[in-house]
Amino acid sequence: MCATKLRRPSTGASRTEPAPLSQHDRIDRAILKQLQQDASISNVALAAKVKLSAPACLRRVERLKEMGLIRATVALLDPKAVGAGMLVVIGVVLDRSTPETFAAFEKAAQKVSGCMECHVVTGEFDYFMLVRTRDSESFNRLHAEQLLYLPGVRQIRSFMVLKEILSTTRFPL
Amino acid sequence: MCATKLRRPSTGASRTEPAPLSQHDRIDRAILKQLQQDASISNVALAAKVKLSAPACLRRVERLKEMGLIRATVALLDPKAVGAGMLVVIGVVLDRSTPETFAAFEKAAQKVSGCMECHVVTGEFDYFMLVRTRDSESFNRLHAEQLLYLPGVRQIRSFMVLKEILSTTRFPL
DNA sequence: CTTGAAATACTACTACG
DNA sequence: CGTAGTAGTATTTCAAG
Repeated sequence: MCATKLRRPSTGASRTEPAPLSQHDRIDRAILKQLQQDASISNVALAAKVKLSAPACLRRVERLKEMGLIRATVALLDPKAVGAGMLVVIGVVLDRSTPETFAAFEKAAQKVSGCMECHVVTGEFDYFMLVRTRDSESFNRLHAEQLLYLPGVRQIRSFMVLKEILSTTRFPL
Repeated sequence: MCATKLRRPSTGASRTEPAPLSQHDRIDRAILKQLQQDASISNVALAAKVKLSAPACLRRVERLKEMGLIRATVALLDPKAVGAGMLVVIGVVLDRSTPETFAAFEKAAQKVSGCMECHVVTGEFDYFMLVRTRDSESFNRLHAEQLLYLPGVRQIRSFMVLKEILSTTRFPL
């Protein structure tokens, strides 16, 4: 249960960073590729896919977790089914660009219900947020009750998503 | 292995849609909440958490999958560790607003390497894309080699993400 | 340092009450 | 929905490359 083994990287690894990436074998990449697509697969089936024995495969998966390469394995739900069928992209401009202003906004933004993403960006906006709500009515409520009360906001522009063309959690490997 | 049971909804369900949502019990919500956070939990542990016997819990989970409420369970990887540490929000304006123009763009956009999200939006942009790359250099390459060749594009504005404040796959339940 | 084979412990899954 | 039983899996131990 302890994490006292971390020999693998072979290339010297930084301390706090998850992993320098470097050259993961073809097998590790195959494992990640599979788990990114479907992590409900049993270990024996995964082992067969990557042509490895079950214990060896399990060890690699656990090492990938310890190394922080696999952050979590989660269930992805259907947005409509859980009352979050509407997606809105929100561009935010702050009043002033001081550390306090940014900190206050970020703290508050994380509490906005349905906020999936929030990022500091370059360009004409200070932040982009992605927020999920049930429908336009509930977004209006969110807009009036929460977004307009975010601290230090000069302008907030909402881009309602009409159609989701692509939405994935899989990185190219 | 067959999906011939779907009595639960009690409210008449539509055919093609995943689920009308309706009133899922406190237990189903607890299950979803947990699996959204960590789906690597064993069924017995999950059953204990929601105060149910293991078989009953498993039946619920499988029903939630059959109903399409749980779309998939996947591993979330560390972006930096897999060479996708940079995130860029991209606003796209098309030349003309014809069905063919939109279709061509959408088809091409899905093939952009590292494209995580692509959505049709209202407002001054036609699309918002979220693209992941290794660093600013590789983004420049992507920009020159792929983005500028997307069909029917009048303007494309890139907002580089300086800091990711929040990024989650969990919907509020 | 990693792998594979065998043994154990635990879990998923089925049938039934 | 719960209990009990079976089948299969995860996980450890250990020997070998």
